[in-house]
Amino acid sequence: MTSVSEKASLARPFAPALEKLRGAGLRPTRQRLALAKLLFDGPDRHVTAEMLHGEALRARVQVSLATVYNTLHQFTDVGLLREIVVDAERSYFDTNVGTHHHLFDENSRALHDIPECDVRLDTMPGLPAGMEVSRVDVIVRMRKA
Amino acid sequence: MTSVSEKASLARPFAPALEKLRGAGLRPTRQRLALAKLLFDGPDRHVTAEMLHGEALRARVQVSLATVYNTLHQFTDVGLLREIVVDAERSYFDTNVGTHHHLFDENSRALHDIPECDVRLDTMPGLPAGMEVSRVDVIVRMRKA
DNA sequence: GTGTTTGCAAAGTGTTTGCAATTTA
DNA sequence: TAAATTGCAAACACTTTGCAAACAC
Repeated sequence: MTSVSEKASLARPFAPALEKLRGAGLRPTRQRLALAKLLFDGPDRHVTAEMLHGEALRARVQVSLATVYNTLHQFTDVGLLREIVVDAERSYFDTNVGTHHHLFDENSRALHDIPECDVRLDTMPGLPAGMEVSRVDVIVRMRKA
Repeated sequence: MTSVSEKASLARPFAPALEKLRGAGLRPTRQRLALAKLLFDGPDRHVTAEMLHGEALRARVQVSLATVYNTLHQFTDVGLLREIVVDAERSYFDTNVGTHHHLFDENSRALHDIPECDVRLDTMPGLPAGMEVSRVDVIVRMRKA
């Protein structure tokens, strides 16, 4: 049994996460709330399923890796996350869903946003009829010199 | 036993492929020659291991899928191919190793070069010390409107 | 209560590897 | 003949799925 005040005090740190889930029409389960908190509290970030799972466990949140995968995809489907394909070995998810580009460290495999890189695509070549651009990804790859 | 004339007539269509392998310091084995011919005869192309393996079999060239994978990576290592990360599900290899960008069809999963798309990266943000840009990938993703 | 979500373990996918047999130089 | 290459099958890493139990509303 959970008292009203206990619930309120417990809920407060989860309020932003709760909003996000509510707004997206996803049931605020314990797991989803905890993952949303990890993802969206604080600055933008880039995670892999494995990373987020590890963080959750360290934060004493019981979640299975399968649920982390499912949750990341659900969040992506409702536009809370953006999936970035930079590395054939694993999938990255970005909490920044606005238009921006990426800087990938090939040594550490860390992914960063490029904040103010002006990319101009001149002469976008004619797409085949009935096709539209769904997105343009720019990935600057760096490594130890 | 193979006669000299038979060898010569057989070798002619493989001459460009042979050059490539020689130049790269790779032994021209039957498999590598056949794969090089499929890859480099004709216009630039984008292949996955599965695709190239299928083609080889259809052309009555006996190659195992493992060898196709190994060969694609060897070719990539010596600069004959470039690996493109566009799809989390599979790896693409591009015979065009010059600077250029890509157009990816999310429906058919076909990959194309963008021939003359001028991409200007202004204000390349300062890289961390000791790091250099190894490459910039630009991927325009399109899908059915 | 009813439909949704979870966790597990099993299955799946694309890819890599160990090693004996084969091929190249 | 010595060294490199191949093919197979097993191993791999990451990801998805089937289904019963747990949960949200």
